[in-house]
Amino acid sequence: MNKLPDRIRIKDIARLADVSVGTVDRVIHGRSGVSESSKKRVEEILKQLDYQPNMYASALASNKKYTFACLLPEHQEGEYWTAVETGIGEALATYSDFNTTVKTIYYDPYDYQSFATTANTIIEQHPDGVMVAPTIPQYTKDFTDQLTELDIPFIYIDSNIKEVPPLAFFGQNSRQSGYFAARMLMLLAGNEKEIAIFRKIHEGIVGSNQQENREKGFRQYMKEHHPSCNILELDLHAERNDEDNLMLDQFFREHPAVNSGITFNSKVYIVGEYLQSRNRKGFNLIGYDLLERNVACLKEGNVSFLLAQQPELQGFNGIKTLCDHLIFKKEVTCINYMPIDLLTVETIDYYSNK
Amino acid sequence: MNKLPDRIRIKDIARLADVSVGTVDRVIHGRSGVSESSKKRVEEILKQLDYQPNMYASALASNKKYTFACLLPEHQEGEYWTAVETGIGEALATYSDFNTTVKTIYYDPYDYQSFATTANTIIEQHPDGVMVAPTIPQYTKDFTDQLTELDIPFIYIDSNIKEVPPLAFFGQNSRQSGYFAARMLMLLAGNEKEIAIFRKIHEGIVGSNQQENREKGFRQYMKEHHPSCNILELDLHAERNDEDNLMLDQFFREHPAVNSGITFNSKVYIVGEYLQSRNRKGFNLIGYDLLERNVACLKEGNVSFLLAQQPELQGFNGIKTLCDHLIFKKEVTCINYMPIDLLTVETIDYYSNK
DNA sequence: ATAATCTTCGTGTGCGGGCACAAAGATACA
DNA sequence: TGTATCTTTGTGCCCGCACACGAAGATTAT
Repeated sequence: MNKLPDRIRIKDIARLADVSVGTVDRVIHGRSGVSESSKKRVEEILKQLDYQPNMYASALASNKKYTFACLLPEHQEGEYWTAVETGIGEALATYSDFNTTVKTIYYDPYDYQSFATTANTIIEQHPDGVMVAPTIPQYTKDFTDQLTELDIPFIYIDSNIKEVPPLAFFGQNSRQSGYFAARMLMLLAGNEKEIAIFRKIHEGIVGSNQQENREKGFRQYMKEHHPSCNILELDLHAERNDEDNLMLDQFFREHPAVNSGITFNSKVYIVGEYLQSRNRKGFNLIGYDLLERNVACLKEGNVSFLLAQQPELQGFNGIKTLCDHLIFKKEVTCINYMPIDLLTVETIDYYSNK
Repeated sequence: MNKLPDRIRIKDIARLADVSVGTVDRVIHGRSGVSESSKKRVEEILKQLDYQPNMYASALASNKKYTFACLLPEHQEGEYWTAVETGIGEALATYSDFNTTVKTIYYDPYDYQSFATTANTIIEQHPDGVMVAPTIPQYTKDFTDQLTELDIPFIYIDSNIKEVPPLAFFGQNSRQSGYFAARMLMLLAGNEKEIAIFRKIHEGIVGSNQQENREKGFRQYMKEHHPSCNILELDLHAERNDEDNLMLDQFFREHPAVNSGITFNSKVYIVGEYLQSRNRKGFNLIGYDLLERNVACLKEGNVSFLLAQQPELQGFNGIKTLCDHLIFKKEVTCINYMPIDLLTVETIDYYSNK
């Protein structure tokens, strides 16, 4: 009796089924040209021994190339999307031995034409998989319909879209995250009767349904738990610093009692740096995402909490999921909510995580 | 002119350096038998093209086997360490194509002899790498000294030990996590003048320096920010339910004003379930780790916050680091603090993360 | 000059699996 | 009965790399 090795190989299956490795290979890949009897015998042994192919050997032998396309909003260095790109880069490094390449293209999040044009560029390239950040849901359907037509799997990150189901989605439950943000803000605010919402507006467009959903969740919590609390609003531009600061000056002049506020985007540093510049201490401020400037505000004490959503992991997992699906033929889960992480000055230094 | 492929192979290097693949191989692995001139030429091209070997092909060809040993405290199903084991299992699945196997052995965390005996078993097996949870630092030095002697790399998870530096450490900064816990508890407690610490004691031994360090950090925060707040203590047994409940009854009879409390271990469900059974609402309770019973308490509202430390990731990364070091010859970072995660009833459902 | 030894280098084989091709057996048709 | 066609199966090469073996050249000893 000769024992089986730790790891079952095709060769072992072949020997046990009394066929050649070629036949086992055909059964595994569901190719034709195998008699019913052989097929049955091989399948039985495969199942019985729970054969798991060596993915690395498999990728090596097949020698296929995979190209993925990413469609992200244009952005400056250091903004939120940079973190997503970091994750994409890590995935690229992790999976480059499998002959994968990633091309990232950018669209103007405030311009429909731009989205359509870049989406078309991707379609023309016929990638094997696509990852897209559909910040404006209405824009996306045309694109994903075409991808479905062409049988190209696609991933959503950041925002999910109900109509066209993707291979997978990675992002936060924005509504719930806003709901949670409200609880945490009110924990700081106690029984203050006025709080502020700072928005970011670009040419009259909000530019992201994330923001809108977070605000919805926030307002729901307030309605349920603090119905008498007055919610003030201020729309900032996030472009010229001095302009925003003047608006903030005016806002605080008009509302001297307000002592707590929140932004539903990653621009909380605008308010945080304003507070710093006006030397106003003790304001309870919450915002999203770990931009360097936000983190600086957190450490200076001008921001109380930052909510994070692991953008690096979103980017990484998006590419990973395409690999799992296309290369490793694994089952993938469709809806993947990212954790809603709360960071404070006490915990921020330990959150270089991955 | 023939172009280079996307991914540089040994063959490409050989062609450019006008030598055979054997020579390139010798240079890469630092083996002898290469003339100075050839070596120099090859090294130059390697550096210039930033050659990265295909790790999968490499592992496939070398055909080495690796065995890792894990030393964990004995525990019941569903306790904290089960999550670490889950992570180890995931790592095992991820790296099994590299001919890796993991053996886990358990010691009694309250018995020195048990630790020494199981540690010896591991030494005798001569594993290629070791991962150990040194819950009682004093016990560990002998073991790690031997490992160092035998040139076997080892990982600490959960607790770090200063004296014998490991290949890597994965765990939380316990002190800081206690410090943070104090801030969050006092955010809930407002200006209450009494709070409670619930400890777990087994035969007079605390059994984990994690707990002690968390308490130190907690007390530091209290000293700095709430010096007048009275900190009460109660030692529970975590063995017979009724006994603990009676002690809690007595405690709350003696201290009717106390309305906030914390445990520095994963047994917060003892207090949470007690509160539930006595139908006492509104008590501010904080604890550690996402045991099922703890999560149930969080959802019922008997626990306000749970602090988490991603035990699955600790287990996973421990094994991953051994692979990175031994198989992939990558540089690894020694100190890896896990994030200090705060979970509430609003966020717990989105924290099935990884 | 020839043999012995050492240095330096190229080639071949195998790791596990994918895939092309050819061989062998089975069936149909002339 | 021989030949063409189809079905079923086995073999061999390749992927990128590690490593053993042996060949060729250089050096030393006799």
